[in-house]
Amino acid sequence: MTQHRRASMADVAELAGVSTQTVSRVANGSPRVDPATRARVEAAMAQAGYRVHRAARALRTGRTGVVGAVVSTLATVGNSMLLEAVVDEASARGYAVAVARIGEGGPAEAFERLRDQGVDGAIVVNEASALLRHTELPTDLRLAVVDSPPDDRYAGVETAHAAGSAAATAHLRELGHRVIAHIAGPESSYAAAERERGWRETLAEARFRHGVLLRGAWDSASGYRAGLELLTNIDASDPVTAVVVANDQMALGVLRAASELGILVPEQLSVVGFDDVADAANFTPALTTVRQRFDLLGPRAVAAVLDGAEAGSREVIDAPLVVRGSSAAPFVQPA
Amino acid sequence: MTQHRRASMADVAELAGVSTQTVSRVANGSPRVDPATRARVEAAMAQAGYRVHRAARALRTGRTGVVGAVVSTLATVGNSMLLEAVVDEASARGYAVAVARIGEGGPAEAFERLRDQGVDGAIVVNEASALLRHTELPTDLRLAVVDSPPDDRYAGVETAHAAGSAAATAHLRELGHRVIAHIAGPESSYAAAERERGWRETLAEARFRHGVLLRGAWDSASGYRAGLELLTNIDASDPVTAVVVANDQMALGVLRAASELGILVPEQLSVVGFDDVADAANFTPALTTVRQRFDLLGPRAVAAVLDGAEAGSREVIDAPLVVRGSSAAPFVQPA
DNA sequence: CCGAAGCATGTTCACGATAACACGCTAATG
DNA sequence: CATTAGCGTGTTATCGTGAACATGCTTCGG
Repeated sequence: MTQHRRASMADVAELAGVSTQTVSRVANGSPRVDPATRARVEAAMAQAGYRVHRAARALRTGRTGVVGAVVSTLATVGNSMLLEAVVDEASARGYAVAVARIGEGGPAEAFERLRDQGVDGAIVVNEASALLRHTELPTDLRLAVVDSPPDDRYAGVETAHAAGSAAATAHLRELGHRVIAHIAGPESSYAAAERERGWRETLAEARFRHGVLLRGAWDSASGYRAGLELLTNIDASDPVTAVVVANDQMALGVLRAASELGILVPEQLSVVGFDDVADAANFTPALTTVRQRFDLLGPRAVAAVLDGAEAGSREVIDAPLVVRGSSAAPFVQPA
Repeated sequence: MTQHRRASMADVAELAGVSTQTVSRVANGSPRVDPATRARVEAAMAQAGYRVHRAARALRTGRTGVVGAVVSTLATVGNSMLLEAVVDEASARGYAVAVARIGEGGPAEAFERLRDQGVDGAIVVNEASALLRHTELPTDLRLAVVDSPPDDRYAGVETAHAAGSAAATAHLRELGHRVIAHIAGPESSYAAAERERGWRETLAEARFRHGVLLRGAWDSASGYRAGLELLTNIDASDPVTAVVVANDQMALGVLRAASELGILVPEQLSVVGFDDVADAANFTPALTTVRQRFDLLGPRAVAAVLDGAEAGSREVIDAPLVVRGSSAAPFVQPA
């Protein structure tokens, strides 16, 4: 081989005996190229090992072919799943995904980094959305936000949190539970608020008394703490027999708390989660939960950014209930 | 505001009354600039809202300021954690991270995408490494691979899998266990092979008989299946009392299997995992496990790529044992 | 007092791609 | 047959940056 200099259009053009512009047209699939010429150029490209120089193209066109993904953490399993789906969809469309994590500098700093990278648009992954309310957003950046309150600065894509949570609560009600608690996510989270709403409204609709409400931070440790609190302070005359937990990881903590207190699940306590992370089917017992369709959310979010969904638009993805072993009829029927 | 055209060096130069070259020098922190001039230029930059156009810089310098992260899946919690650490370190160094997932096209295709993006280097996240053996690697790309067998085509960074696994096995031996099984990861995985080796060698050293070896695929479902198989075929005369599981997610499945079979953990079965994912402390019971220091692995991998570690070099990160509730002395002492 | 050296700054150009426009040919139109 | 439209292709200019080299000033040694 010769020098390892990468082949440019000029090299290909010379090899094929055409102008660079024609090479460009072939590279970009323009229809205005004679099939014979196209074949010749393609052969030359292959021979030279040519690949488009994306920086050069970006300089000229102003578009980089990169979308940003803003994420607060990847320790929350849901975030990872969503990111994976986003990466897959973006790759399929020929886009790269640059990940920016929200650090101490807040979301503004993360956007700053992406802006600096020159991304064509950005997707904000759920949890981070709450931080946006008081953040000045880049106006020149196409933005899709997953699980955010309505905001006309960007396109929204979300799971039907309230409906999913309502279905979970109704499932418990239909099993015969009358005192149904809720362990919510952080107050700052839109998804958490919606899931709480679904629970609350379902209880109200059934004219049940208001259940106990506790709050965690999405992680299993906070679920464990909330579970201990919930289960050690049970009102003996009117005991909680079921709990709707705002995500699977907190539900994992609740299962541990119940186990440590000698409370059997589902015999003495039914537990329902939210997300249906891959591990949920293998909790002890297998977790009844509401499935988030990350495989749909990711592509929709990417589409919103790349196909230019209107700012202010919203798209809602259904969240089906998945019944497994952690929910059952209460052992002791209410009076 | 005026037009939304982004400010270029020329704009800043005019504003500050200097040449673009001087602006360039200021932007790149060259020492050859008069402090007064520098201040003037910086003021002009701020006023114009100037930011370096990375595509233009990349075109000129040949470096993009992007590193790739090659990953097979983000559903394995360890991968997500590692990716997070990589993103943090890269961001701190002013680099962006582009994620490429290995799809049907295999690793070659993922590299192709990154190469195409023009990344300055790439980090291959653990699990994917096994696929590399027979893959032609880009020679013009700096590469760091996490958890790969020695290979002089790239720099290696790895957890002390064998040592960690040996510590876990020794811990069980010291508790009094004599029949210690292992649920390994997939055969293709270097990390899995090393962890298996640590277990095997520790048994051999203690002159224990060879324990039962089963194999899973890292996910909790395969751990559950392996757990069922392990626990339903227990040799009554010489029962397994402990199992070293190659990662936490499979251990979760084992815990479920034990629970369903009415086998108490840790009273009748001790279980040790690997990774110490965030949730492990809240499994039922809390999982004894070996901690992977993703917070160290990530930065080392980034450093290997960006600071130019030699191909063929290896760096090993310690993996401490974290003892929790899933391991205890066997209830029935062996004869 | 001259030449060299050092320094801050400027000028020119190339990086690789594409947009805009120009060109010459062929085929259809009236 | 002249006019036009369309098509395939080439020419030129330009995107924003930084390397290389050039310039003019100051300082210093002998």
